[in-house]
Amino acid sequence: MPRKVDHGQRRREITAALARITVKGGLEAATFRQVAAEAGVSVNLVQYYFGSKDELLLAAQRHVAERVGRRFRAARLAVGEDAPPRDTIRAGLGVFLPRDAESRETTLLFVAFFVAALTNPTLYRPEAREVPDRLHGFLAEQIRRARAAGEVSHGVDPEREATILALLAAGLGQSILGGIHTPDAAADLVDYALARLFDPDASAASRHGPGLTNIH
Amino acid sequence: MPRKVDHGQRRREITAALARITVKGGLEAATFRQVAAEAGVSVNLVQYYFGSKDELLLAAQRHVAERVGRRFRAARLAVGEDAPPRDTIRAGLGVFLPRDAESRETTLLFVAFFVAALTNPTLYRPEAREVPDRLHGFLAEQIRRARAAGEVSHGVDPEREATILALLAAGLGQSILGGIHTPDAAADLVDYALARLFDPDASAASRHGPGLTNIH
DNA sequence: TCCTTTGCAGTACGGCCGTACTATAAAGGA
DNA sequence: TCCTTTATAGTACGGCCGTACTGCAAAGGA
Repeated sequence: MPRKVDHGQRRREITAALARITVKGGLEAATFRQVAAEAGVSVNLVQYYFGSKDELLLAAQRHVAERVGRRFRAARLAVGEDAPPRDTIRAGLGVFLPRDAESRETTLLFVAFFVAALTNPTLYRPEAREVPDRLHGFLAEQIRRARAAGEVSHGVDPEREATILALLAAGLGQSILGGIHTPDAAADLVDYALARLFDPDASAASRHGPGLTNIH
Repeated sequence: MPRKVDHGQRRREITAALARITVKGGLEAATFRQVAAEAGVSVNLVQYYFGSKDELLLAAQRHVAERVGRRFRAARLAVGEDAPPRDTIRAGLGVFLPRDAESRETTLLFVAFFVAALTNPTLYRPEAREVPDRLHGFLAEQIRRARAAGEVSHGVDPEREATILALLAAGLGQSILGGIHTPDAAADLVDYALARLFDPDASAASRHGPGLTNIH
């Protein structure tokens, strides 16, 4: 077996090129030719490593999910293994609020694939729901922990609160991309929502979290 | 001026055909040929009424915004001019939770255009933000009304609560399209969120709204 | 050393794309 | 009546698309 090349590495290079192309131009600009040019390889090489367009898109979809997962694990690690639920939730939600170019790229790809999956049966696969499911599960678990510790009222339903927070984070991510909210305004809203959840009887607007910018 | 035809009507027929094509196949399937075939006219006629692809897409974008606006006004009318804020909000949010084919189509087009606008400068226009802005303004106003009437705590911030509710509705709409939530589950979540807002000290899960299915 | 496999480039093909151009039937105005 | 304008179809063109096919340099195994 001569001239051994790390296939995983090559595939990652190509899906990364696809990501860059998609950021400027959308998924419909992610053609074999454009991606190959961006990656600095021939069109045939993309075909060689992915076979068909559908396979390329599926691989890119997985690539994005992995990137979100990695960012998520990094955020949990940064906040500490056994941080209080509120801080853990804050950190987890922050993953979906893009601040730098890399997270903007990840977020945009994520929503682009989500919307594409609505009309493209090839992209409509159970794995696509994995990220939202895991976020929801994570939030629900943290809220249950908080409730057990008496940090939130017994009236709150962890499942429903988790869904609301997950949709809030996803929506804020999209809003930031669309220029409707700044990352700071989005982080402020997350803090406000958490204040309403954890300090329901306080004047929610006046005291929320340690500050604006350390959600990242 | 012979053979007078209602241009507005023709344009509406064609943008409606574009909507149907987009539902099956996404915006990238909305080509002149496909749209013309769906509308039962020649390719040239589409060009005749819209000039270029960009103009066609812009017109379709406006068409969708108008449809959302019409649904919204109908919902407000259905609930009554001076209904209590909580019911008015419920009705307004229900506009974004698709139940039938027509509202699914509208919702899908709306998110498709939103995502497309993220990477297509032609579609990134101030009017695109009009629908979310109006929803936010509507919600903030209703919450202010409720606060003035003592129906919600003075601690709530109408602006931020409005943003959270708007993002919740938008996110739930997308979730329904993606098969993550059923319309009933989404309506239940809206009721839960409203219960938390209007009855913060009650056991929120156990009493929310008049029932599941009369958000539509 | 030589052969086989691997990694890659180049080219070609059929198809769809947006768009420009031409033709023409019909209908109101002169 | 005839002419001009309008609404429509048809066709043609250059370009990009995904994909299949051919060719070839290089490197490990025999």
